[in-house]
Amino acid sequence: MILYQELAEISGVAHGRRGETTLALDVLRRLRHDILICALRPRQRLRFQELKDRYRVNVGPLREALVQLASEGLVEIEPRRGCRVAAISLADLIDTTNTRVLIEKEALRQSIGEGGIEWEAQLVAAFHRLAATELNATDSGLPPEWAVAHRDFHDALTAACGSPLLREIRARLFDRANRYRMLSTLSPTHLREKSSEHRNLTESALSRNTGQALALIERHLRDTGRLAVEALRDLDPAAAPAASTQAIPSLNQHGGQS
Amino acid sequence: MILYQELAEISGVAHGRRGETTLALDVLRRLRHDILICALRPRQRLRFQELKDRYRVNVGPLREALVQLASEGLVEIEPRRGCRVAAISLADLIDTTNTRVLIEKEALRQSIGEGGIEWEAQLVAAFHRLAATELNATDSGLPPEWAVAHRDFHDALTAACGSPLLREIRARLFDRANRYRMLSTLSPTHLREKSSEHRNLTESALSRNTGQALALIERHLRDTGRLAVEALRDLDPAAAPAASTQAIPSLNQHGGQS
DNA sequence: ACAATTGCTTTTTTCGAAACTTTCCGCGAT
DNA sequence: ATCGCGGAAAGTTTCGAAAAAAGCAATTGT
Repeated sequence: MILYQELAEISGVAHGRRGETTLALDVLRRLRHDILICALRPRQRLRFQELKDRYRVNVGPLREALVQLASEGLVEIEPRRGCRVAAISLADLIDTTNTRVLIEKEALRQSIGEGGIEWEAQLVAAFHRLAATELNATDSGLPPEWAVAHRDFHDALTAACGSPLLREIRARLFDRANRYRMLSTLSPTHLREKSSEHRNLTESALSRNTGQALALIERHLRDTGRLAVEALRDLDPAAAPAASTQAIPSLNQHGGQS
Repeated sequence: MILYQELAEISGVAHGRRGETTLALDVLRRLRHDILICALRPRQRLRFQELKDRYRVNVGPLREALVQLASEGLVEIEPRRGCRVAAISLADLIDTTNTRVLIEKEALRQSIGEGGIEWEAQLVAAFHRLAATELNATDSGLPPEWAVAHRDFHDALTAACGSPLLREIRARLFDRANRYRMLSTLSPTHLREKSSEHRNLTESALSRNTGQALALIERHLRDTGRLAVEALRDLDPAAAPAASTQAIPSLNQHGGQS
């Protein structure tokens, strides 16, 4: 029988923490990961039988994980007729980008306002780690640890925001955007751009230049969005028409003013 | 055996919809309701055995519902050591209020910008229903249908917002605030205030006076928050000190500037 | 021809018990 | 008295199978 404490090792998530995990949480992480890297593709049906075989768990933990993922917008559940990986669409990409701009700017504003020495230190450290992973980039793309470092960097940027709610919403939107980000393989040129954006962001945050930092984060997010839009157009032209059924504010300005 | 289609009748949620429900979704609604009306009190432990008896379901559906509620912030799950109703605190109330101001204002701005005749019509209707339930108010408080009408009204206000994401976040925060709202029993004076605030909100939205509408919604939210703060202080003075461990921006201004 | 019905298969949902972990309590040693 | 150490009790988590529903295809009646 599997002892719970072995879980961490089996699933490769092994590190110091005591066994504060469950099968359900473990399969949640693995499912989320597989969805984010598109091992499970958008719109793909998720049948319990297949998932049971793939992850070696029973339906109980699976259902828990799927419910959680549905609340994160990564899975769609239709009662009594199964689950699928959430669809991606141009409309959703634009929506996600605009919403991120709103949330990230406010979180960053607060973080810069409230952050102290320790925040600065963690931010510098996170930026350093991020930059380090970028050195390992190959022609085929960024190394797997980049995603983690990138996430940690943006976390660190807003870590001093005094509102736990805002931070959580921000983190969720980041994950959501990650799915789209994965679609676009960065060219070396783009990578250098991103890299310097992160540097500028760090510097203006550290120097408490709020106005500049907010402008930078907005451009950063919208650039990421634009890149993903292009990738989406190339990859799946069918997704574009689906978006045309509703008003799409431009990616280049604040969303939604009449 | 219980046929699924009977569920709607048993749980009193009976209406036209076909049987698009499951035991898990049903118990989710009931749990949420009980938490919102404080039948299950903040910090109260939720043991599976008790919940099984109370709602007449097995652990499977229960766990699903609890995971979902945790993602809504109404329940806290500590892996391997059980669940409890999420705590309420002054800090969380303030956080929720500030975040709501940010989100509701943006959603309302977009809604006013994008809304058409049909949006106007639904808004007028929702306001009318809300006003009607307020006539049934007694000294002991508002009738149960007020909560529904109130929720529907604020939904209608932002229904034309083109961002599904923003609307969803808004709805979640509304629920979250509802817990605190329930704490404060409205005096007739306050009720009249609220009532006229809703009227003014409707009118400025209909006349597309965006600036005024945004100012009104912000005041509306902050007033609600202030009322709840007072109720919280009276009810549970212990909650206040807990908040003092972190910086608390004033309820009267935008949160978080240094 | 074609819509509705019936029976069969696939899939989801729920249950009840077993497996496992945490908590609590009594007891002896320091 | 306090601390540490079993060991039972309480609670959570997971499993495997049964139950219920949805999907499908052939069949029947019009």
